[in-house]
Amino acid sequence: MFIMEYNFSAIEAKWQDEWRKRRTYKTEIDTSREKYYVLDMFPYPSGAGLHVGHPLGYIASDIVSRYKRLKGFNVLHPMGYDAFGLPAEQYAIQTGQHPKVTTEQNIKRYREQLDKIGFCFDWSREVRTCEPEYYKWTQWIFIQLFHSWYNNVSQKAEPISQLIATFEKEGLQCSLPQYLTGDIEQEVGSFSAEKWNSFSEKKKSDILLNFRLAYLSEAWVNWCPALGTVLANDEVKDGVSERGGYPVERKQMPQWSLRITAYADRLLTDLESLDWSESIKEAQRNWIGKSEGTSIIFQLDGREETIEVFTTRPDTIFGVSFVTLAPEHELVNKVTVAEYRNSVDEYVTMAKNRSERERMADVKRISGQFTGAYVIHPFTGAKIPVWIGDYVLAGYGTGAVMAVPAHDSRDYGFAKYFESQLTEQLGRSPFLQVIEAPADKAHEGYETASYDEKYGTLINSGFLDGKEVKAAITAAISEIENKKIGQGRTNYRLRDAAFGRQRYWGEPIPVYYKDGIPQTLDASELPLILPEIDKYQPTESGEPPLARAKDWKYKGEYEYEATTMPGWAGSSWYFLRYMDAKNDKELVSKEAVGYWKNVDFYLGGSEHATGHLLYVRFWTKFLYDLGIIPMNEPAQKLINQGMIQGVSSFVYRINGTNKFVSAGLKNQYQTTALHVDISIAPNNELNIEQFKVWREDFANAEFILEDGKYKVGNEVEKMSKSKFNVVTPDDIIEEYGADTLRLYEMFLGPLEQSKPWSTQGISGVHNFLRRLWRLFHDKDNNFNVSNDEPTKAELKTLHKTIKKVEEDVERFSFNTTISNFMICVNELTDLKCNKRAILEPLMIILSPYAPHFAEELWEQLGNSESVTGATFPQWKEEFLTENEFEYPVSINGKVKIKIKLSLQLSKEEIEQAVLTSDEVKKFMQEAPKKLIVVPGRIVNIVI
RNA sequence: GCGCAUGUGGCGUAAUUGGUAGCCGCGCCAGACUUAGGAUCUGGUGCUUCACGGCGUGGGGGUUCGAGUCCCUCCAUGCGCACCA
Repeated sequence: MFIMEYNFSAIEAKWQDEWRKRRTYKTEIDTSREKYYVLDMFPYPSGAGLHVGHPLGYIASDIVSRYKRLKGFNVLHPMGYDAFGLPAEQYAIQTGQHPKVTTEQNIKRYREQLDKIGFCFDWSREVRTCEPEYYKWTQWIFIQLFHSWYNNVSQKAEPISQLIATFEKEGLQCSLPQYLTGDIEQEVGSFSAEKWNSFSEKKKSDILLNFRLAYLSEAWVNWCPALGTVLANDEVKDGVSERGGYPVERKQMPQWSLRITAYADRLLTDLESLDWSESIKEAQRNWIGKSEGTSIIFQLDGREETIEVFTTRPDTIFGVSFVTLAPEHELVNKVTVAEYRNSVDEYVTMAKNRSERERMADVKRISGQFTGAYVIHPFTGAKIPVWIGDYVLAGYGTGAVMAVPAHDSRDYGFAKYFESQLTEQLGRSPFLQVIEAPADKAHEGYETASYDEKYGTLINSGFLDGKEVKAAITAAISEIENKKIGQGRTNYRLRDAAFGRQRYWGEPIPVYYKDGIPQTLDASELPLILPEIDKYQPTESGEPPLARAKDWKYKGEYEYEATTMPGWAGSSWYFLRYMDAKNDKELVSKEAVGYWKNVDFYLGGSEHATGHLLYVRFWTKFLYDLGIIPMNEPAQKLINQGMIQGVSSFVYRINGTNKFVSAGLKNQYQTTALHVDISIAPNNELNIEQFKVWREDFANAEFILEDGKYKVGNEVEKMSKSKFNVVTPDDIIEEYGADTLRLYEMFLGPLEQSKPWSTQGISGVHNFLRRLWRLFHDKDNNFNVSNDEPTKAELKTLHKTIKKVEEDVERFSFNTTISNFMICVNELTDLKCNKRAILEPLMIILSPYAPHFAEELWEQLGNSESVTGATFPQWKEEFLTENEFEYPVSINGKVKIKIKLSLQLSKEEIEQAVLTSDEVKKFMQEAPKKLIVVPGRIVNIVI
């Protein structure tokens, strides 16, 4: 009769229940122990639930948490939900169901799935961003941002009241560096203290918005009149809305933003100290995009106005052949001469209506328009034409460039396209060479390409002639500064983050308007509750959904801000809230944050490299500046787990028919590949009966088979419902149990590597647990563990395993840990070991990986307290030391012979023993040229 | 185009500091027990050769007594960014 030896479903249900009852994973501050904070990236509870890819990271972090606990650390390992967001709202628009309801359902499903895997989360600290108790503090942070500005001298955020006090006493002098916050002061302009004091409240507010870290300004957006809403760049395709195909135009409208650019330099330099993967750091560096250069002012010929450009190559100033303005540049209108007015207007309209995305997708198409205006070259006095081109970005630098076609490939392309016009305007070729390339960097010539490299000697360049590029850059900047026609400066690619969304399902921005001036709520008035509305869509007049809220006014009088915060608001500080999740006085108490500090081990997907991970660093630094928290980075150690992809199955329909051809024969027909649910194609063989009932239109399908079977095709893709390739953890747990799932996901390979899901091999892992179970039990599954003294061999196996497992988990190499456990069990099985002295410590070190399994056997061993409270055993050198070693002896690097020798022998003794060995003598006619001996490793004879 | 990462058996992978390439698992082959089972156990399994041997870590080159590991170069795949002046 079949005996259920290892009954995983009973064991797992039992222990999940026990852990809940005993509150095994509840965590409190304990200053007598060192803390360790393990955090998973905030999950968004989607309607699709968890698939096998999601738990990969959670399992790894759970192992680390449990391991650190056994090592005596006080471990914080919380979980919660990033619960505001678009999918729930889209669903609400379609069904009219409140997003809160669907969100709650999704969370419930997530929680059930998570619980089944046996994680050690402290659920008493759960947070949900959509709950007022949580978003109260998100709003509170926004208010702090609003009332702060970034002081570039102290390099930190400071209360705006200090800036106001300074304005009242001294006004604003643009040249004074203490007011420099990016380029803000340039736009604001200088004013005296008297002037400031005479300004209207509105004017003062407008000026201060230029300094606040949360501010309202006019920003360029994709506006879709037909849908009455702003669209994100990824919602626009080919200049029309993705949904509905309505035209989209670029429009300037008021928009809340966060001044993350103020922190650009700190976000960049502080990356150095973080233990994050190089690729994530590099992605952040690129995203921040620091570039050092200089501004140069060009005087318009015969006009008052000047054009300021930004360049990183002031050394090429003598090669300037034209100046290009972005179509949105504010000077376009002013500089255009009457003759060109129509063409310029036409061009600007065309360029503005192209979305950013369209522009990016279409970089090869060159377009531009001459304005009719000229500027004077600051050094040669030559007349240089002014053009408009959409290859120049309005939002970067000054929105204007000095074009050097010979040494910049973008300018080159533009000049090549407009070569004849430019030649006429300049009275010379636009490709004026000013750098001579060194011999090893030789350049094919200006017929085909520009020479962009920063190496070579300056020519045709007046005072720069003969200088090397690097020296020329320095010399050019100082001369430009001398002549007061520009200034060295640093630019960042990073833009301020748009913070307002024309959406319902997000945190209300705690702002109301009084006489057109934005005011924040008082902290005591928080939270500003998200009001109920009748429809989750914009109003007829195009206002955001919140404008539908009835009687929703501050003090019944003033309009609230109608946009809500973006998805990333709540996730930018959640790691702090877990430390003190129920605190209704502060976002986190000083005591809690002082103890838990920042995350020691942060795990999540690399898709958050430049979004979440930049914002959470930004908010952390801001809260640090305010003295609210004692650390200025959120997470010291970050690991990005790889993605688990799905393996999709395809059937091939012959075009124009309802006939399907097996994968091996599909090339003989014109076919269309269709996804088919992987559950009805086990082992790549289609179950035709199930297929016919799967979808109505397949009911009468016909099939062309190969070898009597219908074979489906495969492709590795993202795991997703729409691709019918989803495998859920529930399926695996049902068949093998959670402990097998945990071990298997870790066994698949290095955590950081992406891999397609395959259950090939899961039986090996499951079998390992069963073999281990059998060490504890006799043939009839009766518990049978002896108290005999362990042998040397048994102790060696145990201690070797403890050592390896500890080393591997410390470097987050979980796959090798599992194979070490397997080796251990193989050896103990060979030794027929059923001794407590071996098996008991083994359960402790296994418990992070297979917690239910270890807990059950731990109990059977007679322990009444949970294994989670045990102490990780210390391996002892004495059990590991070997007396002998079988030396591989190589002749000229190839291993030929093996000689067993004592490890006590000295180098000379080994040498002697090898040379006198008969086996070695067989290979040698004469004395060796050289003999290399590495004690305990290898012997190499060179003949 | 730029940046980052990765290339090892039929497959997933392993190899602290340069020191026996292929641990562990899957799959496959053979056998045992049994009497149909997708169970368990034992042995084998990089390629090639009857064998001795030879060849093998994406390709080519180099450093070294010795290279999967270090250096140069090329190729492939994946991811990210992309007119950022």
